[in-house]
Amino acid sequence: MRSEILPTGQRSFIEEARRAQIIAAAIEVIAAGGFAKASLAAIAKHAGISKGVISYHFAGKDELMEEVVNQIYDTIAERVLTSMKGQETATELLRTQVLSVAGHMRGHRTQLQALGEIFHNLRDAAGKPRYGVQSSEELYTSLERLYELGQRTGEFRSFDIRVMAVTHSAAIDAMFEYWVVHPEHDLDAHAIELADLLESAVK
Amino acid sequence: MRSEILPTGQRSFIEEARRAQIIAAAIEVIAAGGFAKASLAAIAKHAGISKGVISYHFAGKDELMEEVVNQIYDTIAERVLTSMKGQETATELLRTQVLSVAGHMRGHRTQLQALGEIFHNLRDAAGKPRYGVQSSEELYTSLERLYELGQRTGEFRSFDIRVMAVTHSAAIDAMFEYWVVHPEHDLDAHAIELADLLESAVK
DNA sequence: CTAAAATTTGGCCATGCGGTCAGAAATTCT
DNA sequence: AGAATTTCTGACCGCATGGCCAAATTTTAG
Repeated sequence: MRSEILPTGQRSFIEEARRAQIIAAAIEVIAAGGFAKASLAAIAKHAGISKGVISYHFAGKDELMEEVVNQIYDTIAERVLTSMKGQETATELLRTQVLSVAGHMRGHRTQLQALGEIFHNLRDAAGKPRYGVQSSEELYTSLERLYELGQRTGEFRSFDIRVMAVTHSAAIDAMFEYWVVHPEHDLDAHAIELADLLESAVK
Repeated sequence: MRSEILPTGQRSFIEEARRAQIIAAAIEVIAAGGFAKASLAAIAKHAGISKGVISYHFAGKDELMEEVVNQIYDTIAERVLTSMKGQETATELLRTQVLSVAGHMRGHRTQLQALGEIFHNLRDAAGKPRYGVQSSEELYTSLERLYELGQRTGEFRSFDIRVMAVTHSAAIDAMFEYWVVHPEHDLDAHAIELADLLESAVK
């Protein structure tokens, strides 16, 4: 038994490596068979370890799932925000956001599939979604700032920025899900088309 | 034991009523607690009957779920298609589709919540989604016809109708999910705003 | 080298699941 | 009425799940 709970920063390298290995296995199992089939036994088997190891390194299945979400979410947020740093106008920001997310998708299909599965399926003890629309609030306000900037500078017409943010976010998710089901679909072309579409919608 | 399997049209009124009662109970249980908590036991308890009755009237849980989907889907399709009958131009059709779906949502929140749960969660024996993006093909082609009409008449600009259809569909779904999580949100206003947004996107 | 601590194993547990069934109850038929 | 059929009940089955733990093993510390 680990003698005490340590803050994240004080975990040993070995422990951190094991946790990362388990998280990676969880992502692959979830993406391959869906959330419902991603049992601790299945994840452990895929990682080549005993089931108890997961219980040893994570407080429970819920903590494991939240760590999976955190890791994936941090990765994409960092990439997209970085790529948007250089842009000035709201139009540039809008197009860059869409294209940069799409660019991330191609290299992280499995991770984003797992993320979607957990978002749609993970529930708290009361049966309410752990993630879901309400946990997208941060993303919505971020997109709202983008559209509000465009309205302030006169680039964009007048419209409801909340509806626009919700729609924008849904359009991105749909692009990904469509591409997952139809791998031959041209993701880049879809992204460019979507950027055109959103730009046209607000001008 | 029922002596034989009869075609749908030859089921007795009593049996049809029981099936409808069970389907209604299933919808309420799924909407209230999510797909994962909607066990046969929970559905039976909510309907005030024994669990075995469900097995007696349905071949299994999967058949029950498909009947739930069929009933809900038929209801909404009929309403929306009917409301679009009177319209002529692609712009009118577009706006009517969005507003009529939103109108349906307010009176059928529970049913559509259950529909979404089943769509996102029901899997076949191999673990692949029973419904999902690929089962939206019919809806996509229907929306594509609408947009293609607008392009042919010159109402709409040139764009990829498949990307537009996928985005349109996702925007509708997102509007519903956002409203479910934020019941105080003005659904009608959102629908009008979305219709403006889509119209602006294609003109 | 030895003792202590950390890590892993493999089996066990209670719980809940979908599905089944014999017999009871209700309904329909003659 | 009584017999035949349909419907319902409540208990039961095999199975999978997440979590747990004593003992075995490996790593670290003195």
